[in-house]
Amino acid sequence: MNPLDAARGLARDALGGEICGTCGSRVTGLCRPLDAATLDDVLAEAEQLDLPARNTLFEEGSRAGHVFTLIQGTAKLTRLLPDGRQQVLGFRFAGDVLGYTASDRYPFAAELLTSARVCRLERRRLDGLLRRYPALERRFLDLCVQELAATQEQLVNVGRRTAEGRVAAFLLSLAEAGRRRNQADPVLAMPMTRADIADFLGLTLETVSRTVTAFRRRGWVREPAHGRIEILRRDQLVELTEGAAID
Amino acid sequence: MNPLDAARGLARDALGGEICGTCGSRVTGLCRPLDAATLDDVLAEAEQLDLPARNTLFEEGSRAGHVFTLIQGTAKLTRLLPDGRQQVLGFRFAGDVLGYTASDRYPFAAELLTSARVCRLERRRLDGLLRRYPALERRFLDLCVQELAATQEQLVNVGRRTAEGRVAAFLLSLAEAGRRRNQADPVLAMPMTRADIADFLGLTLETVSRTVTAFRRRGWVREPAHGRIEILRRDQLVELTEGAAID
DNA sequence: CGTGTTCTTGATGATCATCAAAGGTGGTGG
DNA sequence: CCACCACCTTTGATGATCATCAAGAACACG
Repeated sequence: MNPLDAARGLARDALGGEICGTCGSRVTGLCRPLDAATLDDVLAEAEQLDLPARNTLFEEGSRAGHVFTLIQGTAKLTRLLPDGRQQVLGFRFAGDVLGYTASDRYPFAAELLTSARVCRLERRRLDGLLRRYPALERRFLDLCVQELAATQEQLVNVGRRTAEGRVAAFLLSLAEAGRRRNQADPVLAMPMTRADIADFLGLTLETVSRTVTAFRRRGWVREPAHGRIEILRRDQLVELTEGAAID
Repeated sequence: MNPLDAARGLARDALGGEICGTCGSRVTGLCRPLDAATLDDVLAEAEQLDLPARNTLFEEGSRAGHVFTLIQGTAKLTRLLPDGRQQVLGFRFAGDVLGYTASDRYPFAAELLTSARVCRLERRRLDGLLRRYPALERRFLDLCVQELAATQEQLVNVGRRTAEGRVAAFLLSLAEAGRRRNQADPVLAMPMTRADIADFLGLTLETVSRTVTAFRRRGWVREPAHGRIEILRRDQLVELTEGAAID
């Protein structure tokens, strides 16, 4: 393999997430449906960064100068409330795209929960690429529609379920996110704190703590280490999300 | 004015919402940023319908065959829950676009709350238009980003606010929606039932009823007729949305 | 005018927030 | 290597908020 191809391969991984080992197709990220020529063009404009945990990719309300793709690590998206607390809008994992906005300001902040590797693309350059490659715009539209669906799902979760139902749904979505990343390991990474989860689910951190403790006592989950959890009784969690509801 | 121009004018209103009387620019709808030639091409593909209240524009999970623009009237977007109840994802008003999806199925249902006039465009034809006019795709992306922001706002509302805060935020958003449609009238149309509002806010209809009654008793709102409401003390409602929070 | 739907109001209780304090964990620096 | 510190987590006690159950009132419609 010549050096240029090697560099391209690396850069492709950077922007587009990992390549599926068996099928060779891109499974996540920004450029999944692009052909190779377009891809190289896009990648030439991007840069790669390694960042420590708690670093913030962008602040709410700051100028939207970059679009990011998470290559490794986990991030949370948050909005500040007038009283200083925060609402967590969602969590993002390897392969997810962050920070694309129609407006020129980020409507929420993105903070890393773990150390991470990200691919960063200047918004100005992206706009040029969008003009040249309409398929890329279609890709953003798809991503946006997907995010919209996820947010609506979360609205149902927060609006209509009990505390146990919400936590159950959250754990199941963690597992689902792992599956999309081809994680075979049944024990999931859960780098977010109880407070993060609480701010995501519209609960207090005490209620979250009590709830996962209850799940553990019932033998539904297991926590082999800090920041790691394994679902043992998926059926029971699913039942909670289907049955237990407010009204 | 020749008949063709008259028809075009009507059709433009149909798909694009009303033209702003003073500035002449399109203020809502699908085609706001399109030039006239593109617009005529799009409109040639669309048709217009008058529908009674309680009619459903599309069902959750059915084939996504059409995209709609509301010309007159109000609709609610809903998702069914496993136990038969519903979550209202949002309300839509004149000028709003409904039913655009990346997938081939509608992820939620749209039901009219009032009799309405809608403009309907076949999805198949839309895809052709999208290929011919990339600007149109950009327009959908903007719409999607806007919807995403609104849904996130609602997530904050449902996740972090008390019952009074949620109802206050809802009333303020109603007023805001009216303002965007250039409604000068201070008394707002509120065609949704208490149950609809409750399903939107993650409350019960009794709590909604008690809350707006409380607002009325305090002189913060007025209900001159069924389905009509006027905000008298905007400041008080704003205060509720800023202050009163769970945690 | 009668009937079904929507709205209001009351009484009661469950869920979950709040306040409080103690036990863990990881990281840092002496 | 250990001690200390900051932060996270757990657990308990108490009470406020809001769901639930119930019944009557107002309204819309045919």
